[in-house]
Amino acid sequence: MVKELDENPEALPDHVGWRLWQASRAWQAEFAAAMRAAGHGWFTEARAGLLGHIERSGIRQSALIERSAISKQAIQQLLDGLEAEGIVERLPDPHDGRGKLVRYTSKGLDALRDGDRVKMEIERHYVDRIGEERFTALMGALRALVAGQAAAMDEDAGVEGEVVESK
Amino acid sequence: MVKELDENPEALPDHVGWRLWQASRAWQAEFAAAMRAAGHGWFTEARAGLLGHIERSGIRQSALIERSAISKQAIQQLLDGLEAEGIVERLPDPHDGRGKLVRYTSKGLDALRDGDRVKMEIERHYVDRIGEERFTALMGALRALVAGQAAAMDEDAGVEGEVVESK
DNA sequence: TGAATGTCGTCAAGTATCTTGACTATATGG
DNA sequence: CCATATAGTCAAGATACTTGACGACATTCA
Repeated sequence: MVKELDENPEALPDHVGWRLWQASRAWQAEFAAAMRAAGHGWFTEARAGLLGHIERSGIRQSALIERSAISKQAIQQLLDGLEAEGIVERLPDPHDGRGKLVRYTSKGLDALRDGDRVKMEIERHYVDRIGEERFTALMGALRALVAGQAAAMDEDAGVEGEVVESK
Repeated sequence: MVKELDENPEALPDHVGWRLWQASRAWQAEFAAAMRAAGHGWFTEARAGLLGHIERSGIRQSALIERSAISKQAIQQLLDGLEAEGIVERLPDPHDGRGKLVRYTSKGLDALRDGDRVKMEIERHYVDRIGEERFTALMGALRALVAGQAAAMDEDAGVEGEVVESK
């Protein structure tokens, strides 16, 4: 579909960022399509991004805010939606009258299980496509990259300033 | 590779999709921040995604539509914005009274040059972080993956149906 | 103790990025 | 010339964000 990019001498992008973007978009489209096909019509990319930060045991909303890269108001709106869909519920934090705990409902946990299944299926397809060795190398490189980025961000904190999105 | 989920139900996700998403988001954030820091305040992620499909020699708007994964109306709106910012201009296609050619302005070409510079800087940081060998492996795996996906999509076309976003 | 200050979550309003549907103008192939 | 397809636009609405303002509770410290 984007194969013209390689044939074309006009120098369309071929660099890490572009490739990562393409691969990520493709994964998300495949995953979301499979989830919706599995009956989870509420599933969207933005919600998936948030759910990825919510442990099965639940989490405090404020912790979720620290962990995610988006504003607390955006998180709240996403949670409102997920709550309305019956995927999560919010309970008062017994240890802090201000706080709230975000927890999966049984419907939410069902969706997570389906998500795990779909993930493994997609991963298997990926291994089939590019081979086990290459897949392992890909995962290793991605892990190292993300870890390195986190470290670089910690170093930069307060040094460079606003280059990194700060909460 | 999704093993933690099975071993430890508490674990947060660690699978290809998640890693690709994280890496892609990080790249985009870094790139956009650098571009804005370089004086290109109009630069956004969505616009970047579109510019990535526009050759330096220009392109017909209809070709851009085929190439991108979003609706023609969305493309038009993005082009409206880019045109208002003075990054691209739209000229009538001399060979087709209906068509329009999208071309970079000199301001747009300047931005592309800055973009190339930023891209190379980021790439250099990546190589520093994870090593040349791993970086090469990463690029190879990503290329193979995207190529494989395009092939799989071509095969599926008309068979599976709506799993892949069509136009 | 109680007053200043900070944290947690919410409400409100606005923006960017997409969608679908309806339409006009031009091209093309009998 | 007419039927139909293609290129682009206009309009309206949904989603996913943003910033700003605010109330409720917690913590600190004089």
